[in-house]
Amino acid sequence: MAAEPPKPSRLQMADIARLANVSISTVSRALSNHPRLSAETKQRIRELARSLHYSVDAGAQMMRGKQLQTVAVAFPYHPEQRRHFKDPFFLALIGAIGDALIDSGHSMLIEAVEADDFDRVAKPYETRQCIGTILLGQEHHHDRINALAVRGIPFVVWGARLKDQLYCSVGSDNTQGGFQATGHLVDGGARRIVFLGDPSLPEIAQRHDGHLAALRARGIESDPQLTRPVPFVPQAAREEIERLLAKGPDFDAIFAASDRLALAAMAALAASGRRVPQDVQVIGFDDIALAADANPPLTTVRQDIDGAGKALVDRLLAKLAGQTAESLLLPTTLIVRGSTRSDSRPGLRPPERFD
Amino acid sequence: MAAEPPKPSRLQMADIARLANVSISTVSRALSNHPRLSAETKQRIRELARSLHYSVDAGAQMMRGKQLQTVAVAFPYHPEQRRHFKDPFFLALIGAIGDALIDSGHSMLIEAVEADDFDRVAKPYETRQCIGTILLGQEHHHDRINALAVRGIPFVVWGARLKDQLYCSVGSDNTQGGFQATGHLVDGGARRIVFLGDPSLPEIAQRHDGHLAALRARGIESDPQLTRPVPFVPQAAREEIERLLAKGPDFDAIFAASDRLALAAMAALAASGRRVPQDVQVIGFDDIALAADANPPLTTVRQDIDGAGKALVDRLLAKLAGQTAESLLLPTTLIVRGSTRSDSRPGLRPPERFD
DNA sequence: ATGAAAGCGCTAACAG
DNA sequence: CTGTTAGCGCTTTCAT
Repeated sequence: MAAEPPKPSRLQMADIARLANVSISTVSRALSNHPRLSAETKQRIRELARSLHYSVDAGAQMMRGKQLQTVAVAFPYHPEQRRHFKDPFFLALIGAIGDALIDSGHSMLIEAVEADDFDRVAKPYETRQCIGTILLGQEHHHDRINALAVRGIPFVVWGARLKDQLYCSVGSDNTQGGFQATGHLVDGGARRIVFLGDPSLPEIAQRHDGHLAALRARGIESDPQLTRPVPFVPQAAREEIERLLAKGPDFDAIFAASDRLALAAMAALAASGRRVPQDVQVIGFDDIALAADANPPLTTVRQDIDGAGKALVDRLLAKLAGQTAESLLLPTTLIVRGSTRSDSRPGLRPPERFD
Repeated sequence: MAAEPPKPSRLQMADIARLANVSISTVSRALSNHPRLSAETKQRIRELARSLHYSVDAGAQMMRGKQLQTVAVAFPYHPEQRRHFKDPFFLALIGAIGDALIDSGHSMLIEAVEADDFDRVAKPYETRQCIGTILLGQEHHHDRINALAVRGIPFVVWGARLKDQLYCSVGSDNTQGGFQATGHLVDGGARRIVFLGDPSLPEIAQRHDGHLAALRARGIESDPQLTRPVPFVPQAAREEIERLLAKGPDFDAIFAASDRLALAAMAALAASGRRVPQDVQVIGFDDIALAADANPPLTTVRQDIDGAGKALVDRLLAKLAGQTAESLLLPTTLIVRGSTRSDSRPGLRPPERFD
């Protein structure tokens, strides 16, 4: 009768204990740095564990009540569209959140949530795989997000501040940003400004509001024909500008809802021989890293992505610590570069801020 | 004597069992869709659990041997530099991996590993928080990565194929890419090509090899002065080009190790009045989304990011299934746009491929 | 300063 | 088909 072939199972605490000639509890104490344990024993055990690459099983630790130091980052996901994982702004936001989480010693679990079964955003928390969730974007789920808050799930949201909001959100002051952008274009002499972006999305709608407010503040009539609701797809922006160039209406400036769209628009203008900013001024939104290296360098409205990442993480951790977390509206900054004319005419000087 | 305030602890299986008037095992079976269980009971229990938002505790499940369906994505992290979380190429790669993982039903745990304690890459696996790891980039850790392989950690690596490699890697054919890039520049008339990138990194070294091979193949002497080892920081590239412009040596083309560096170099050229491609041709590497919208549109060598994400995930899963996974060299594609001259001179026609 | 022993919440034999 | 029971690998009293 052959002996059972020794199944080379994963190393566990009992093995370390045997090798160190101590009890399992002593190993546990050594590894968790328990105070009353002779420094010598502790040292010896830790060294042994390290040299054997032993690590405590996370599942067993969880069962003993220990929380994983993991934060989930969830984003609504459209199977056909796959927008977020391709969008540089969202990716950059994930990066900023990642940086902030590293600084606070957490790890980051990414989950893509199909719009259909939105309730899955809470799954990692319910199964205790994470201590809380950062949700990227509200989309059309405002009510369901409120429901999560009622259930006591710890989470914060990147997005617009909405009416009757029971949860903590962090987002840019899009209305201010839109106001700044259009104000700057008008100061450079623009009168017919194309708004390139889809105002059916809440954040774009706010930028559009700011845009209209800036026109109003300067006594310029707005032309609905100039609002072109393209999706966040560079190719679509490019084609839209080509169409406008071919069939009108005329325009002397473009306010694009993102830098990517602005760059695509500039490419269309360059292809048709229009000069930026002499013939057409262009302003973007976001201030992605490459805006500064564009030709001409792109004037834009900066969103504070790093600030957003930190704020989201801060607020989530505050919540977890039992504190209340206020929603935050991050200020936007006008970054003037070469794609707009900055020579403002005397007498047309605008108010500095939109309130 | 007041009764103990009922601690509202997390809902657990016993609660569901009590409410459904069945035993705990029945609940367990219902939720895990056990075959022999009356469909009616099963249905009833599942509904109850769902309505109470009950989810099985992941820690307890792990203890019973169930694996979390989580894959870790690790990248070497330089605390001062923070390159990866900012780099569009790496972010895009993370996105591509994320897409592939979603398709296979896994979730993604992001971990940043400081170059110092590289051994932490294995931690999530050792603690059983993940079933395997995708490591982004080898940096200077080749030997330690080999050591991980010896220990039997399941992982795959995005990076170069190196000598004496005990692990599975997926990476672009950098030598081919370098060959294509420089070949194309020479065909456009370039003779003095700046190589902008740090050949001490394995992947850049291979691109540099291809660069030199292309020069050799066309009988052009290479000038070591023209290899400028800048790090992956656009500002550094910009300053390097400014320095070159000011103090020489002369050059008539730039081969940048990434599109970001190429764009920064173009910005420096534009600022000094040099025309691209008439005075200086520029070619990049990666083909990030914005390359096409640059002015002029950037000629570049495309890396197949989506293919890379899929390949990395495929190979990791194959490994986990006990199969062997071959390393993969992804072909690169020359994408000719406006930043180079494509008029090749007869008689200088190169071989189509580098072998 | 260390060891023995009782669970943590769940799953899977093994009974019935 | 459903219930009873014995652990999974660890932490933490309680004892020594």
